[in-house]
Amino acid sequence: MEHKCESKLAYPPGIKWTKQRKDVYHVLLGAKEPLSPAQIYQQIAVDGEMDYAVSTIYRILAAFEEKGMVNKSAYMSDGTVVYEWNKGGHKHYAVCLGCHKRVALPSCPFEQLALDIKTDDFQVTGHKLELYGYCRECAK
Amino acid sequence: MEHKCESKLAYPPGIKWTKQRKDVYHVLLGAKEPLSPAQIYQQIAVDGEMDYAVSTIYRILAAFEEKGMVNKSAYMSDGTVVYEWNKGGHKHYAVCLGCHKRVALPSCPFEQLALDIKTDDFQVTGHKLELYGYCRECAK
DNA sequence: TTTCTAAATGCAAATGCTTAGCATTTGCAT
DNA sequence: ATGCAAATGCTAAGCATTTGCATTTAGAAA
Repeated sequence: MEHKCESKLAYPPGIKWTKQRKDVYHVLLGAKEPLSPAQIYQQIAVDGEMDYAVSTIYRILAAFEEKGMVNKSAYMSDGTVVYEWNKGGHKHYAVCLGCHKRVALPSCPFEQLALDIKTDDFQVTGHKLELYGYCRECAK
Repeated sequence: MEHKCESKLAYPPGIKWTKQRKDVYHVLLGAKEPLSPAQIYQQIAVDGEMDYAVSTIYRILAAFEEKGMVNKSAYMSDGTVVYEWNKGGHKHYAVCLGCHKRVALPSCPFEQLALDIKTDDFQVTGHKLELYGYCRECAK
């Protein structure tokens, strides 16, 4: 997977860049939506040589999260835990209750909205939002 | 727990009202925030005689959910599955990154906002929102 | 480059949460 | 009060996730 650009890519500093960490990194970078540990594991297995311990994936994700490199979250609809590479901005998803497909929203509703919650009691630093309903096909 | 008002309380119809279902019902009614199966289990254990199988709690919650009596969801921050008695409206919570305390928001930001996402491709029937940041104490 | 050490990994067992099977009990309509 | 479908208790099974420990390895220092 990373074979083609191995030598050119500059990895984020601060941690040891092992073969397995590079793979997880690339899978997350190339992902179009947040992935679960199992999905990442599968992806790596498909892409090439499989010599990974599942626990390693979990430990790598935990390490990435602690460094702030990835965002961890869970889909509220089913509780699935997923990770997404932190590219600065953030995304929201609409989850179809019929086929469970996930569609990324083009923009965050809060960007053009002065989120004036009572900031006396609570200092807001971020938010997570998930819409649910039915996609075109499932709406029938 | 329900001893004081047992005879006066009218339970929602449609299902068998066993002793354990009444207990779960009352715990959920009295809860100020969504509870996990484990929390409900503990609550009942504390409140009185403990003669419940954990699996029963899960089955009761599944039954309640199927009847639309409770709302099931998972906290996006950690994936904890929780249930809340369906009182019609819905709530959102702010989660403190310091002490993990959850504070209910006074209102839903979307209520005064025409949520005009591209409804061509996706028919929105609901949403989940979670804010996170720091509560007064943890903001220090 | 070679050496060295803390950190990362593999492996397997352990843990925690949730579900499933089956015999027994119980709400509730008759 | 009686009977049956539904609910429960108990136990074991199924998962995803975590942990302990011996071994390997990235990356700094020599």
